[in-house]
Amino acid sequence: MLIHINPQLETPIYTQLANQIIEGIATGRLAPAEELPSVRSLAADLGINLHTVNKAYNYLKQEGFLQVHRQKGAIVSPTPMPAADEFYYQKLHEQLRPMVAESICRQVDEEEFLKLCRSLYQELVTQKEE
Amino acid sequence: MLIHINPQLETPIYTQLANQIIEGIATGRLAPAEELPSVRSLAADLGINLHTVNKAYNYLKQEGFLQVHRQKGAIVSPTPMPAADEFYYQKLHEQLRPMVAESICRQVDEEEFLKLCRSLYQELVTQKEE
Amino acid sequence: MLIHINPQLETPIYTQLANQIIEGIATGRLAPAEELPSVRSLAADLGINLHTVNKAYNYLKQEGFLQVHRQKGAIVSPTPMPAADEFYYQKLHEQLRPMVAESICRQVDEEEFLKLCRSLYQELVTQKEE
Amino acid sequence: MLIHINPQLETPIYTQLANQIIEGIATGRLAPAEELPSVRSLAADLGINLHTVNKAYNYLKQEGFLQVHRQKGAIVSPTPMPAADEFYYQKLHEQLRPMVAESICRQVDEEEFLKLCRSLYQELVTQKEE
DNA sequence: GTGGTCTAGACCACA
DNA sequence: GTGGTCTAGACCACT
Repeated sequence: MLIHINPQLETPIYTQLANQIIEGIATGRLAPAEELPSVRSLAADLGINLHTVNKAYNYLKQEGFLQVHRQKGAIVSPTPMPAADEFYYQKLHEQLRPMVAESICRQVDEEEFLKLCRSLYQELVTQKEE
Repeated sequence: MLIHINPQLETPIYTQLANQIIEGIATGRLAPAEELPSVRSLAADLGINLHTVNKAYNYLKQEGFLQVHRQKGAIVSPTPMPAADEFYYQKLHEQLRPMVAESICRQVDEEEFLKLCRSLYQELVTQKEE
Repeated sequence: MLIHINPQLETPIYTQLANQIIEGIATGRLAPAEELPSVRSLAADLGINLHTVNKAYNYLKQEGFLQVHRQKGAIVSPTPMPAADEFYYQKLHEQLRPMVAESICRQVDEEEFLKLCRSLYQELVTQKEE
Repeated sequence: MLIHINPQLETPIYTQLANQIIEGIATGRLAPAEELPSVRSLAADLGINLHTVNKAYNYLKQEGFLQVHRQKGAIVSPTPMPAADEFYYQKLHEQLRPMVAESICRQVDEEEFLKLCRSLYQELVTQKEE
């Protein structure tokens, strides 16, 4: 699975990394219980700092995406994620809110916005089914 | 129009402020050409520093939501925002992508996700039509 | 002679006004010794503050474009402006410098830049000759 | 590359700084992808506040001259600036207009004015070719 | 009274 | 050590 880091982006590198791993899990390119590269080798591959990879792994562990074993390295959580709860929906809501607001100002109508979401679901889910 | 700032949140205060003003514009609670409070008075009302308000106003000016007249204060841009272009859609896409990915992991299906978006459009647009 | 003020511009209103009067003199639309509107009437016409017009007139007086008589109002200086001296050239140089620098960065070549200057001379001088 | 700030001047310090960096890029004294000093060190060198340097850097980032990497500091944009578009020419036109007008009043003829522009192009471009 | 600029000093996230 | 953010207090140009 290819990971691409763009250090110029506003989003922190560790977040970019975590997001791409999450996407890998979502699409199935990273299977449950699959081993992830070691912190050291991934850092070397991506040309970033050890601490940065570590931070991403720890974040993902805390969120339940990974299990991190001290010596064995990190694996994708073998059990599925806990399903979305009220808090997750609220977080999603708060994140979407300003995006929808700005979209309305820019005359993006509801259907257009939904089309964008659908296309993302398509893109990510169909990879999973292949 | 009521604005509420939560200094505890991770999102910078000036971003919270800017987002709420954008939402005000989206819903029509802030009409085109409407005058906004001066940086000083708004800062005092919100209990934050005037530079923070200033930063929010300048961001919104740069994005085209506001016009800042040197001595008259800020007004909502009397002309509608430039419609969404390719870049805006791309930005939206990049923002939505990790949200959709995580949602898939948490077993939020497409319909559920779209429902959330629709409810936000409802909430914001119906205010506008009242 | 028509004067148009744009309060949204970054340039102060009094500067906009002064510049347009200078342009009027350059093009001959304002003849030597011609009377200018009173501070009061011009301010009313343009919908701006008395002080602002006053400031513009005083600036132009100080620079030698106008003569301001206490009761008779302002007139265009009946004698031609003092010719450009070393200081004026230096000021011009300092103003042009960053414009040329940025133009180089944006791949505006010298000929293109000169063409722009020529077209401005054309525009302003030919009015004078009509 | 030497930078000199004059706090007495009417032009804001951050603008003076930004202009000199732009000139550095135009002349090639600042090469694409070259690293700039950190805001702190440059501020110390110039004897100004780090926020002032920050403002200059952010302005240049926004205009596309620099890239600011969160933890690595600022670099000159490795890709050339977007070429001048209609808006840039219009901005240039508006800036040149009052300069040409005043020059006409001061009996600076077209050739004299163009000579000044040419000399600036000479000065800046020939540095580049060395 | 308005925003623009500058200074100063502080804390934080990131690498 | 880097930039990002926030606060505080000051002066200035403009209206």
